[in-house]
Amino acid sequence: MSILKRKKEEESTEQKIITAARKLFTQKGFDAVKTRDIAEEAGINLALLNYYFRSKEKLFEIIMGESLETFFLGFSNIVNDEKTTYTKKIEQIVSNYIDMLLKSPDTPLFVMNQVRANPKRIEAKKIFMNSYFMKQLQAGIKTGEIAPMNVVNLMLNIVSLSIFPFIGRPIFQAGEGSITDEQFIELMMERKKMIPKWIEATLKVK
Amino acid sequence: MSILKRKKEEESTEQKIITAARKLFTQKGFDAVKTRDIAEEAGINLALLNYYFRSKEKLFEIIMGESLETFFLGFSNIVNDEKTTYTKKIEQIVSNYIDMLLKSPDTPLFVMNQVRANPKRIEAKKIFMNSYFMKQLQAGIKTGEIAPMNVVNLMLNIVSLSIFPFIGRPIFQAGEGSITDEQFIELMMERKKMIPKWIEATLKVK
DNA sequence: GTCTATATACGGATAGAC
DNA sequence: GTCTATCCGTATATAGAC
Repeated sequence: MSILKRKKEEESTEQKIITAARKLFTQKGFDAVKTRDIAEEAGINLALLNYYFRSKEKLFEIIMGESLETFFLGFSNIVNDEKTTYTKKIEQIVSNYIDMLLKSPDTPLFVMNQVRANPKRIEAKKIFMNSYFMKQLQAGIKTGEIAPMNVVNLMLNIVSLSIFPFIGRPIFQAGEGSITDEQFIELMMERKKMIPKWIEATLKVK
Repeated sequence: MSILKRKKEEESTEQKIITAARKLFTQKGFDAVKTRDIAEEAGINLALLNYYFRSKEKLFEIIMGESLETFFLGFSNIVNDEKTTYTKKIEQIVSNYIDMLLKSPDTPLFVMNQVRANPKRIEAKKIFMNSYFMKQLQAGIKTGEIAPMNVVNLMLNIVSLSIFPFIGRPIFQAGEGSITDEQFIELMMERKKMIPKWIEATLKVK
C-alpha cells in the first residue's frame, strides 16, 4: 500500500480530533461542547485528547484561529489589490464570502459569538478604512460617480447581504414547508450574481 | 407610599431574577451562564432562583420566549396589514427592527444561536410566504412595477441590511480607532432612513 | 420568602497499565 | 500511542433552619 493511499484512508489521530473539534465547536460554541463529545465524534478516547492537546482551551484556540483566518484573510487580500476597479472588488468580496460560507456555513455565527465573548484585536474596520478599496470609493464620490454616502454603511451593506442569509438560515429552514438544502444553495448562487448589481444600484441613491 | 411608587422602587424578587437572567442569557447563552452568576447579578441567593423557577432550564425558556416574541411579533403584524402599500411596509419593517435592536442589541445573536442549537417551530418563512405583503410584491412583479426577482431574496435583503450590523457590531467595535457607541447609533439612524431607499433601488435591477 | 449548608452529578484532566 | 479507571473541582439543585 502506498504512503499516499494510507494518508487518505487513515487520517492521523491528531487530525481526527481536530476535525471533530472543528465540527462541534463551530456548531455549538465552547461551553456547550464537552471534551467527551469531541472524543466520541473523533472515535477515540478522552485521554488521547489531552495527550495531543493539553487542554480543551488549547484545542479551541486552534479551531478559532482557523476560523478567523478563513473569515478575514480573503477579504484583506481582495480589498488591497491596486489592479482591480472598485466594481470588481465588490464582485470578488461577495463571491469570496458566499463560496466560503457554502463550504463552512457555521463560521460566521461562531466568529461573532467568540468576538463578543472575548473582544480581541480584530481590527476589521481598520483593514477596511486603510484599504485601497476605500480610497477608490472616496474618489468615486468626489467625481460624482457614486452618490455621497457613508462608506461604512456601504461596506456594511456588502457584508450584510452576503453573510446574513447564512446566519439566519436555521430560521428559514425551520418548520414545515421550508426550503430544502438544494433550494438554499440555489438561492445563494443567485445572490452571488445579484448582490453586486444591487449594490451598484444603491450607489446611485441620493 | 403609593402602590405605584413602591412598584417602581422595589422590583419584586421574581422580577429581579428575570431581569438578571435576561441580561446574562442574551449576552452569553445558556451554557456559559452559571445559576450563581444570575443570583449574584440579581442580588439574591442561589436557592431563591430554584424556589421561583424550578430549574435553570425553565428560567431560560421564559427568556427565550420573550426574545422570540420581540423578534417576530412586530414583523407579523406589519406584514399582514391590508391598508398599507408594500413600500410603506418595507419602511415599517426596517424601522421596527432597528428601533427594537437599538434597545435589545443582543437579541438576534441569542435567537440565532438558540434556533440552530434547537430547531423549534419558528415558521418565519411561512409567516412571510402567506402574508399580504407577499401578495402585494407578486402583484408588483406582474405589472412590471417591480423587476422580476425571487421574493425570498428580496425579503432576505430587507432583514439582512437591518439586522446584520447588530450581529457584526462586536467586530466593527473591536480594536483601536473603532467607532464609539454614539457613532454606531448615528450610523443606524442613517440606515433607518436609507435602507428603504436602497431596497427601492434594487427593485428596478434586472 | 429568604437564607446556609449540603447532596449529587457532571466535566476536565491525569495516573498508570499495556 | 492508546486505553481504563479515577481524581477533583465546579455547577445544579434541594433540605431544612429561620
